[in-house]
Amino acid sequence: MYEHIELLLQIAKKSKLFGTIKTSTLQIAKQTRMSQQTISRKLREMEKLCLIKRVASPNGLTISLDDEGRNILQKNYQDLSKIFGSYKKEIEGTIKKGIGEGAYYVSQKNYQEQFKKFIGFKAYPGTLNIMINKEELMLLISNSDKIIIKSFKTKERSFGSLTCYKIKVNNVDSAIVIPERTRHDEDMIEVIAEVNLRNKLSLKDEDKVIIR
Amino acid sequence: MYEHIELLLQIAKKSKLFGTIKTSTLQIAKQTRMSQQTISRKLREMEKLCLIKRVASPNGLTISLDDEGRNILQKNYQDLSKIFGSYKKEIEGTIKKGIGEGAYYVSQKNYQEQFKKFIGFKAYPGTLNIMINKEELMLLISNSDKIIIKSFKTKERSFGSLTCYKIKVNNVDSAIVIPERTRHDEDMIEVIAEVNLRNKLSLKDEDKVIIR
DNA sequence: ATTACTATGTTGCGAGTAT
DNA sequence: TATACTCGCAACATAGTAA
Repeated sequence: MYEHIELLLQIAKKSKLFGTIKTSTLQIAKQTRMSQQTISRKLREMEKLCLIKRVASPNGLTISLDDEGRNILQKNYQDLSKIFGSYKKEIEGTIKKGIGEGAYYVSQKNYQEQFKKFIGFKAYPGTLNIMINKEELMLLISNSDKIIIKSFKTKERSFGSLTCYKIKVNNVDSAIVIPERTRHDEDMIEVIAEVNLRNKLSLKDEDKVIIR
Repeated sequence: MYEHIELLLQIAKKSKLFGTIKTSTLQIAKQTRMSQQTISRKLREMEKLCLIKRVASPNGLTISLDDEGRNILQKNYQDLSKIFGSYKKEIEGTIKKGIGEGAYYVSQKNYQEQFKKFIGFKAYPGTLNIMINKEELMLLISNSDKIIIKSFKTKERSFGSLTCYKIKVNNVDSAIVIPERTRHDEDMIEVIAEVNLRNKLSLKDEDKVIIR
């Protein structure tokens, strides 16, 4: 049942569950890094299992999801919803003293341009360190889009990629910034915003904030 | 990446994402219909890929999800959320004349007991036929639990299984009833409720109702 | 251009068994 | 009881081609 999920997801995305797609086995093969032959065989298998409807001709394929395919995706979605769906809408965090190093990284021009493009603002040159419960945070951001800020090099040194999530800290638009090689077991996050969050929100160390 | 989703989901369910489970390869094998050897091998592969953390000993296994495993599940959840998440909160339907046959089936004692147990009410002996857009309905119920009413036999004949979904028709608790062998391409649903919906809601044929 | 068959190479599965 | 190794067999993936 699970061996067809990858293709099924791809078809579901493109067909928006009920539409039909005009494509070819070669085209799908390129996107999935499987061979044209494999895609051909798999699609025929999936047709036999009523996962998809399929019309093949010498000049292309027309495919759409069939009932059973939709059922499997739905089942999968419900399973995952039960696992992730109990997330909280907001969590509490505690302001901690930072080591001040974040400002140097954040103010890099390349990072700043990517922040503007992908997050929506250029960041005040400095990060706010907030201690949170890692599990709570994980559930909170499980519904959010992961934003990848790409690595780059300057003449002096190289800067790693960052993973970001848009959040709100006491209702101010901000973003969590997770450097590439971070200590994963730590309950601390670094947060950037367009403004100086400490000043704007009048925060002192050990103050509590609401995230989301 | 997708070849480990099945086991990953199972572990995620039991560990609630962050807990640890005390189990054994044989126990998992029984639940998944794979062999003990296969489970052992797969879990070791998954450990190597940082999907799970694993401690094996002569008297059992202790496993929990690792970061990469949670990432994969989260990614999968987000993909499916994008597909199913745009569902509407309510859809419109049109009352249609029924052929009156539903009453006979619905009033079967065995069905009624299962309705009471799994849906929460005994059904008024009759069904309300509502014409809907099948695609809209599909998206609407994609978040709802599927309720299976089991088949049974009487001295006279056998009655097939039913698939039900709890809904609200103009805010009255009801349930969609889909017989086992139904014409899947039809845009008509049969709805049961504790009360006579036609009377309670003063409905005539071609009236519009709001579902959910 | 396509789809999809055939042949061949590779990976995966699980019964038996060791620890 | 456990976990996990070996190894024969089956299932899967793909290159080459036919249609």
